[in-house]
Amino acid sequence: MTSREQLLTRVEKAARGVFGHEHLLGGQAEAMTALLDGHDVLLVSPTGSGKSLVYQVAGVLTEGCTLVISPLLALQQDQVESIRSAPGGLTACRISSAESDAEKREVVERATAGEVDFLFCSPEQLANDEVRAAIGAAGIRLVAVDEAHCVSAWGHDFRPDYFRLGDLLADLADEQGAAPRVVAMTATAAPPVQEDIVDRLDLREPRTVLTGFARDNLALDVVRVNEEPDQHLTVVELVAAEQGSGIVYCRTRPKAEEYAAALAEAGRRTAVYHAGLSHRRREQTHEAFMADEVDVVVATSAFGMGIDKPDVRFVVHAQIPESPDTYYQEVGRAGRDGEPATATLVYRPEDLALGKFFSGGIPKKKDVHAVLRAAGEVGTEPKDVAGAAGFGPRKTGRILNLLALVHETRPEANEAGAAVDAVVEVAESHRQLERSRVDMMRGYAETDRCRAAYLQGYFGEQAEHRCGRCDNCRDGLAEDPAVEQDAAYPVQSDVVHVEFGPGVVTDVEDDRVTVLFESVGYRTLSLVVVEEQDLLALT
DNA sequence: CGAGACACACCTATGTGTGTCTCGGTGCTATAGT
Repeated sequence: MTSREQLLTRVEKAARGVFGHEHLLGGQAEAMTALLDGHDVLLVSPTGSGKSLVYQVAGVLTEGCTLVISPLLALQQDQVESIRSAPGGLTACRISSAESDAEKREVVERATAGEVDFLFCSPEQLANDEVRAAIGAAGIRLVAVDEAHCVSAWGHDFRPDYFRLGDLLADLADEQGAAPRVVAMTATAAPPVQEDIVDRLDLREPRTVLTGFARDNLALDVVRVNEEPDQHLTVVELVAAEQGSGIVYCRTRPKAEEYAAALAEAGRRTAVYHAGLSHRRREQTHEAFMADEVDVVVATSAFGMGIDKPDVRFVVHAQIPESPDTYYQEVGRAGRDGEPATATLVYRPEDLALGKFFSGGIPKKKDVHAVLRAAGEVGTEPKDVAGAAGFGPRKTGRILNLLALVHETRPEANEAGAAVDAVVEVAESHRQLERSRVDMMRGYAETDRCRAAYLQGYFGEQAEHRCGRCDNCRDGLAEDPAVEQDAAYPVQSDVVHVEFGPGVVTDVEDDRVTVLFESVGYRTLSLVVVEEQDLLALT
């Protein structure tokens, strides 16, 4: 028996004995054995494919305590309970602001005594020096980063401690300097996000395990409208025609309120969900939806992670989201039971403007200078710098993160003026990438191709057949994707463009090629033009 | 970036055109006040 087969036997035995799982799904065994074989792992796999089991089994087979980093307190609570109720009799605890100081102390003591198998916390808790030191002393040998795409999506300004997660984890190394193994898990990550996660978490000898982005039971539709009243009517009629449970996504809170009122008027049992409502009300809505007391939840993107209702039959986007990443995540909440479900986008081009607005501003050079000066006086603790510079914590944190990024990636820019210029450049290229994502979302809404194939292409995966379920397939517009053996620029190949510089091919069509450029994000190029003017070369 | 609210000018009665301003998503945590 080879060592790989031995590992496989061990993980299968643990999955069966400790968690009661008879069979491992695709990707699970591969991720587990890679971890036990000494690799850090990035696992990209749809929700419902059992990502939690990967860290659970690897954790059981690894000495010491396993630390799980998870962004939402509600999510942590669910996972703690699921481990506690598994047949293996394992111990799971968490450290968060919901626990009292005494409770936290007790958890830390038990963990240090080796009595805790799985410990959960948020990145913010780990950023607290005392908490991190206490957790480190408990002897962490494996870290699981759940919802790892947040490292990329939320890191830059919204939740700055996500951005520092790599450094915080490195701090958990034992006396011999051995850092814990890391497994990062997410359901959605396009190639640049995968790269970002590996970089930000500083994964060592990383193995990336991808299990495919296709969703075979989802029918993707787009309805184009031009006027606002028409959009309103379309959304209400679409929802009225659907059966069962569903979610309607809006971009703003007032819109969510407006549609919730209109749908209730039309006779559906409706509730509204966004971050402006009290925790209590949000919890009630979530519970009512799970219990089928409410049919339709009208929500902003706040109704997202942690929503795991198997029989959601439809998702309607009343407004187009800012990226295919977000869209895929949101439609992914439909049809988790494997039964047919629909995902309909009501597309009004004006709605794309919000995506551009949310792609964020560029910091002013004088503000970056001010933060740099303040940091020189009081050190790098964000709170202190904010005070000294006279800016809010959000703005200060964002600039500090950009400075840290510049420091890591462009060590040559160490003089103040050069560092400030580099910060502005980096911010501009982030914005370029986000705006190019908006363009890719527009592309999805306006394409004649199979929509499932388009999304798969965006995630760097070449579809072999059209889905046959989306509106373009049903209407006969979409053709089978040409799997071109001799394509001039194959998917995943490295290229360099005369103007945009280096990039990677993410999608190939008959007459066009989409490239993800390091400097400007996604660009779809006409092959005719590319060839005529000799713009693109394989490297 | 763009939609919608609002004030104001027009010039003698109601509404139309122009300009300015504001607003827009995601959650942790610590802390103040019931």
